[in-house]
Amino acid sequence: MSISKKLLNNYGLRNTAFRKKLLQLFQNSDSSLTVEYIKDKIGRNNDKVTIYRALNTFEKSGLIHQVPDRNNLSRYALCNVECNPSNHIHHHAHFICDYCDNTLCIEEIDFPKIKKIKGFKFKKIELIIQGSCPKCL
Amino acid sequence: MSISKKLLNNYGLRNTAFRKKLLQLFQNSDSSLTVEYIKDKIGRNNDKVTIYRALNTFEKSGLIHQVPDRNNLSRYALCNVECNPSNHIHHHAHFICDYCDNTLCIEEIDFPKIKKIKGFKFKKIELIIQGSCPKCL
DNA sequence: TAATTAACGCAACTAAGCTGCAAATATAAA
DNA sequence: TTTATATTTGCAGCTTAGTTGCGTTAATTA
Repeated sequence: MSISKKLLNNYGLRNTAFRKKLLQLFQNSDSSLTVEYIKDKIGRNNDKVTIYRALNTFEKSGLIHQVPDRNNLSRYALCNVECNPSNHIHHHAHFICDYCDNTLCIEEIDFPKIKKIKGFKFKKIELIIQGSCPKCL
Repeated sequence: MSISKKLLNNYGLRNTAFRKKLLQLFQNSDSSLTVEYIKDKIGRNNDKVTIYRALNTFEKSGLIHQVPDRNNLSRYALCNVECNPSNHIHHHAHFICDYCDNTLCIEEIDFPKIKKIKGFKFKKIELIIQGSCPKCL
């Protein structure tokens, strides 16, 4: 059984050809993916609706997470193994390159401890850093 | 001379009726504004293009800054007084309420000190917190 | 293998935000 | 104060990300 099939099974997702291809795209990449990139790689004969629906399903089940890019478009990246539908929390920073627009998860940064504020309840904390990446420096 | 006119002058912006109205909207609000809200308040007879252009101009000059909301739409909020076109940096967290979608700047949080990472250059750091606000708790 | 349930693919739609251009308005110069 | 210049505004129409509905196809369950 392939890794991607096992993963899909673990997350209670049906093992379709399309989803396997999509998941492998993520596994073969070290940065987050745009829908444009996915369209290109997966073949233009696949419908964009299918892509959007698969991404949403993956996200809900905790397989991937969404990252905003510089222009507020969506990018997606694989989650750490610990995520699932009810606990879908990322304590890493996201870095967006101003030049190549590449977006990646940075695990090296100590995620800040945020003190509580009276009257608020914090559920999700995102740290987004913009600048230039090693390739564009 | 009104405060808003003075502000526009300070930022080298022409003092039009529309911009004064828009700026006052920001000054009379303690949270960030959506384009929808602005459309409503400013009167439907004002064109959306004018709104978008004014917001972009304000942002470039350092009067306001853009905050992403939960659905990756744009919201805008007044900057601290220190911002200008060449130095447009916000070291405060943005809070987004999951229930009422309201988005506000939280100055109370100590902005995390991010250590440098070799090969990267950091220019802008955003801290976005989601959860529930005092009204919705 | 048949029945059930979920995913796919297509077409058409929605909504945010942008572009080009002509008319109106604000500022600078005379 | 009037005129000339530069900027903004408003309109129409466009682009593009993302969604909805629905009939068909494929994956799982019995």
